[in-house]
Amino acid sequence: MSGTLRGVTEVAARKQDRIARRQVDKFDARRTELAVATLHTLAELGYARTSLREIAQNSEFSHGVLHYYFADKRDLITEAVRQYEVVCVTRYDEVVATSTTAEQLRDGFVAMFFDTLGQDATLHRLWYDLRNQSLFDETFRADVLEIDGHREDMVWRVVGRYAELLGGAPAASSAVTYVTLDGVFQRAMLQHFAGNTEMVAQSRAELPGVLDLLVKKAD
Amino acid sequence: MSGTLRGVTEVAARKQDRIARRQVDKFDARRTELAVATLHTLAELGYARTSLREIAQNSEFSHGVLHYYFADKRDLITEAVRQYEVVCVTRYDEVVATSTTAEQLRDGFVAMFFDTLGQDATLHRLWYDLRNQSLFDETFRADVLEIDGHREDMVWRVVGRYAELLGGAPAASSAVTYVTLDGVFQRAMLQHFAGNTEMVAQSRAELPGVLDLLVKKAD
DNA sequence: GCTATTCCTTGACAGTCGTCAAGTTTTTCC
DNA sequence: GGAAAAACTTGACGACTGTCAAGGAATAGC
Repeated sequence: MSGTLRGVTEVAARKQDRIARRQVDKFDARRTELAVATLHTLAELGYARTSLREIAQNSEFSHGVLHYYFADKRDLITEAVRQYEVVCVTRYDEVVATSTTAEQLRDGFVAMFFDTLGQDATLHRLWYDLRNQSLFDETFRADVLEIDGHREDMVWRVVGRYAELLGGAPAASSAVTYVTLDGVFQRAMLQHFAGNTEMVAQSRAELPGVLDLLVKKAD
Repeated sequence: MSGTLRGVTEVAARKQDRIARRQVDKFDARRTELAVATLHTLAELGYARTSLREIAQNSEFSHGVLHYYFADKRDLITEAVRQYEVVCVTRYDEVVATSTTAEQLRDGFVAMFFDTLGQDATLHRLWYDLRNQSLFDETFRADVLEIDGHREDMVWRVVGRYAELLGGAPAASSAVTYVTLDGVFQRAMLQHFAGNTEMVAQSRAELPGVLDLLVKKAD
């Protein structure tokens, strides 16, 4: 086996590799593109009424292509759920990073909270839909638990920093803190979709008090 | 028009009425019977995968009968949701009524809370499924909002009495109190179905602390 | 006991679903 | 530019869906 020959094979191999990688990149790009289309369809119709043909119509391809990029419907929806996570989980980080006073953090958080409630309402209702699906179908359960954990961490960063700025400490565990704020969000969302704007406003007015309930101030 | 004639027609009318009422009673009885079968099917499969034929198989009738007693699927499921409410909404009332100390109420509540979590888990996951469906489909929204209100009242009776027994007062609004405890429940249920028993136990251990967070004690 | 009404079953309908194979179009590579 | 591979479309399949009409079985009223 000569050096030249090895060199040639190495070059050929590297080339093949480059091609393969480019193909994989293209493949993955299309996959996520279709996963995003899936996400929007799911957000609009909900899990129960989302069909592959409907998803395809929300993309620029035909329904058959979905089986070219995904093994089956589960595979597709799982990927869509993962896309949701990318969008969702760092929402409050900037507010946390830039706030220098407790009030600033609190007000920024409340504003962002109800901003995303109105802005991304369909996406959020999908999240709750899928989280509930995982109670019936274990397919997404692992992904759901993982995302739920990231949401909990996200909330915990907010409340932890808020307590710090107040010179106090969180009054409850990360878990309780999360479910409380998430519960407020869920409720406000139900009112939002029911067109009950004054109840949403009421939730907004209550949210600062909830935050204060969740931290022990130093006196 | 003679008195006798009027008397005859009155008797006849009353008789007709009695017959009609009996028929209505029978009709309603079958309706609720089928609604209960529907409820169990929904609890087992979830909204997305529940079909009329599946429901009929969980009853002692054939699938055609459902359209004899219900206008359509929506009508049937709406009735099933109402059946859920009958089962669900007075769960803690006895504990509230019989407890004479705060500790007793707290411990009784916690016990009942995790009892029904394990016992009626499938029914509860259905409730959350339907509540979420109402974010996509306004058909059940009114019923959902009504039931949610009753659940909130139920929780409020518990916490109100707990505060009273402690000689304190609730620390948050009825709404915030509800979403907090409901959030704990939802989370525990997700862990329950994920088979994560130690996380459920952890939630149980935390619940008394959550109750105390929700009342201001008198000092 | 006969009749009329109620109750329930059966089978079919039009439509939708996920899946996949066959074939067409587009891109890639030398 | 022509061959090979990838990307995409189309149409069909069996299964399942809600709905409903036709008819049989059970019951009620006289």
